[in-house]
Amino acid sequence: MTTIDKALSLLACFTSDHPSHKLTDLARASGMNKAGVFRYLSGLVRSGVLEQDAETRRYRLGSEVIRLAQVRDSSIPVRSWMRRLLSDITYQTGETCHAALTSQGRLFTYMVNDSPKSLQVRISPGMHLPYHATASGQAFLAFASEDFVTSQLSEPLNAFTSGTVTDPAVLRDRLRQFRQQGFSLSEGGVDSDVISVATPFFDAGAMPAGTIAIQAPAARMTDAIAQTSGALLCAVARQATQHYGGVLPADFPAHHSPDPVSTNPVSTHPVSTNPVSAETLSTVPAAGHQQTRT
Amino acid sequence: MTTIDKALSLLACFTSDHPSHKLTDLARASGMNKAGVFRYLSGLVRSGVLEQDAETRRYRLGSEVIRLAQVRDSSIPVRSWMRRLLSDITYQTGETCHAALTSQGRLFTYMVNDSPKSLQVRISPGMHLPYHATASGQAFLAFASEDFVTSQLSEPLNAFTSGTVTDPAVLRDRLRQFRQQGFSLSEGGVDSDVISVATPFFDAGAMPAGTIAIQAPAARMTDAIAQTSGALLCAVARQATQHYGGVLPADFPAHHSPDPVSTNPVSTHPVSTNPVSAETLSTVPAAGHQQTRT
DNA sequence: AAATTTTGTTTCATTATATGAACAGTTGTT
DNA sequence: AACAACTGTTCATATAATGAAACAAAATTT
Repeated sequence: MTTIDKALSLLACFTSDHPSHKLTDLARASGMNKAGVFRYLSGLVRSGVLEQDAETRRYRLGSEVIRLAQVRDSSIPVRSWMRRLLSDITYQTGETCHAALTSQGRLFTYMVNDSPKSLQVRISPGMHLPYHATASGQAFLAFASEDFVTSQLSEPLNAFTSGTVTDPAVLRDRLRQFRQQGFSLSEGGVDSDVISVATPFFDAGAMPAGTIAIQAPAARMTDAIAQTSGALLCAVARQATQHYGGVLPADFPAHHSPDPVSTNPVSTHPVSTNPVSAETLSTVPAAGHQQTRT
Repeated sequence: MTTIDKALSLLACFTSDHPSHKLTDLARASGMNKAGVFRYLSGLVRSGVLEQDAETRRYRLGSEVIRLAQVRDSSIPVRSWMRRLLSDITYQTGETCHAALTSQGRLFTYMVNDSPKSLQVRISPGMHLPYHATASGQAFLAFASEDFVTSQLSEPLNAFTSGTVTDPAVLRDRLRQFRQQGFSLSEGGVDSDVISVATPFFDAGAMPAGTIAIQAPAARMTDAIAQTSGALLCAVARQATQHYGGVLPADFPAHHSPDPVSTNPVSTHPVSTNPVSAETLSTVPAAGHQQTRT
């Protein structure tokens, strides 16, 4: 393990739940020597990736990561089209939806679009999503490599509610089913009374790059609505994959139908033309054709 | 210079203008050994900060930086209130405006809100702003430390147009004036026919943390409008500083008046209630009081 | 208010890791 | 096919990382 690996491994400790850390805690958490961690943190601060609170001496992420994220989005502009896709979903379903991205083998929420309804599911961006307990995670696993699934299912599978599936065998069965139908469905995996439907979108290697999910109060999510939502998500995931410059896996279901979303790549509903979307101006037309890997 | 410094210094090469790089170019640009740069890049890829294009072998920023930016925004939520402030500005002036942040001594555009008008100034997020040639940069310098100003003005001052001020003495004079009036004004510093007005907002140490700027076609920006815009920006910068948890420098002008923005911290114009703003749900009420450093 | 514990930072002799010139493998071009 | 340009690998050497311990400064307890 190189010095760089050790230093950068500290960044994984910074999460939405724990956005800032004390030196001692980081040393304990990483199992590394306190003096070394101090030197690593100092380096990260010098580069602007971290900054240190002047009074509390705690370390938090610095403004350099914001700049880097902007630059990343200027070359792979996900923000602008993802916002449109999520708006479309909420417009058509009336429910809260979100997109998640994968980084370092972990899935985190990237963008949330709230339902206009008063009873809504609330989630926030930047949160870690456990694979086994969320619809997003399961959708991801359903199309992930066998190795990755195995490694994830051999981790301890925490039960968040009584409804969380923690049996690897049961989970594997579901993943097979989810892959066949193109979307996952999870009832009360993290919060009871929330039903969630999700589907992945893919990178250039036909591997899942992230997921798009709808979350609704259980009372509103009937079986029929879940099926319709799943089909909608598959169509949206198709578009997301195209925008992302990715390819669909060969067995990704077609859901061929005169579907309003899939046949209508440019949405025209009110939200799409809103001036607020100007925040990410640098939207470059997506390159590459969408194709199915043979 | 430690190994970590050398590795992380490579990140500065990734900009909106050059979002991806070849190994050889990075080695040349950084002046470091090719083998070393390769090892650094490999480490950065392992950590997810960078990723390598499978076919072109070029390095670009990875999705980890997106996660980190989300986490940063969950602890210091700038995105949501900045979007509102910019919306307010465009609503009141009808012109394009933007916010810029500072990182590693450089200023970069963070968020842009386009004018609804057909003739508009277009800029994109993540771009580097030269201090001497932009209203944002000059506003920043006007309130920056003497050392910082000196170091910036001793850099070569490129002329982008015939209107760019490149004489350090002239620039220093203007900075004094800008500090006194609270906002900067730049005519055609980067693009001819664009007039720009800007003002900084401040961190907990009363040092400029970023800027907010209005940019308009020269034809529309009369002296009177510039003065009004400047006063508006000062009021907005006051709010931004408060949200940021910062303090104003003692000599920041008051512009005391029954100003609609400064007396009305929660805007009620149509854009503010738009569902699209749900993207950054994790908006925590800003902590700390706004106070003037004595 | 004094004593104690905790935490951030520095030191320094030891040791492991970074270094870089040269080499090998790959891709694309003339 | 030869060439050019580039990415990635090797290995003896030198340099930077290491971590226990000391130190300083808060925070906490007595």
